[in-house]
Amino acid sequence: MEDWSIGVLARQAGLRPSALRYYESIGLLPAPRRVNGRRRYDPSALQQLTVLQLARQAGFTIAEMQTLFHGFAAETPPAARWQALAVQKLGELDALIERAQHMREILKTGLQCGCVRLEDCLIVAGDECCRG
Amino acid sequence: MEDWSIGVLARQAGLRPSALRYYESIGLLPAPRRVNGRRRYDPSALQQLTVLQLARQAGFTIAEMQTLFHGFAAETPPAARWQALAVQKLGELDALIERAQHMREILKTGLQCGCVRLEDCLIVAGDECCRG
DNA sequence: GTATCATTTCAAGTGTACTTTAAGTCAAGA
DNA sequence: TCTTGACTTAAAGTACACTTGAAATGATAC
Repeated sequence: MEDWSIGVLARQAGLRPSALRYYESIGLLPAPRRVNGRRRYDPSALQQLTVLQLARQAGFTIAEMQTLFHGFAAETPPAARWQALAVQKLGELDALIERAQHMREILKTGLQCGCVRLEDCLIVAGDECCRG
Repeated sequence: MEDWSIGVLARQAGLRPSALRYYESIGLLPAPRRVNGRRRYDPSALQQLTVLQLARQAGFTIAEMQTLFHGFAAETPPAARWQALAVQKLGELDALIERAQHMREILKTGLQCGCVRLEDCLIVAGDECCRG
């Protein structure tokens, strides 16, 4: 037997077993085979979970992941539906990356400044730091 | 009078008035002056709100924004506390940007492939697309 | 003056994404 | 055999970040 229990798979993926059961209950993760009622996962399930994690951590909702990865949403739309969402999400990812980079600059500037409060740096609107 | 009502400021910031009241109630946004009981905001408040929005959309929690922008958390830590959090968040932002870029590549690849389901592209683990 | 709309407070409600609890089953080790 | 620990289901609970509702007040338009 080369397959994993829910506990082992969850640990590999950095999730709790309850999260896997939840994903399965909503159809985001396929139901694995059972042995004596217990779930037994093929190690390839880790792949799927990893992508789900990646999407989730990039701000995708579960509904979006359903559409993207399984090609259907609440109302079983056309097969090309996920592609429209993908295009939309590409734009959102670009915006997210830009905002994250902007925020990164703000934090870096604040750290270099050494303000008592980061707020003090922000008051001057980014032109110069609070210590000039 | 060059200042704004809560409705005007909220619209400028792309938020609902209720969000501004909520931020104020938890101390994330300073209480503005009142005229006949109504909040009157200095236009500079838009600056603060914009930064809050940026942080929020980059995945910061309200508690983190409290610490970063006002220099205190639940248990009034030392003044340098926000800097430790800033360093941590810099790392998280880098991770977020990487994940977002990775996810962007996955979506791009899937769109170029033209799979019926994005899942089909992912099954081959990224080496090549489902149409070879 | 009156109708309408924005605002006020406070409490309760909402949506997302899980986690926890309860009560029970199963397999392995001492 | 007994105990321990991981697993099962279903339902209820949780955390975050607001939103909504109710009842009242203020300001504006006609």
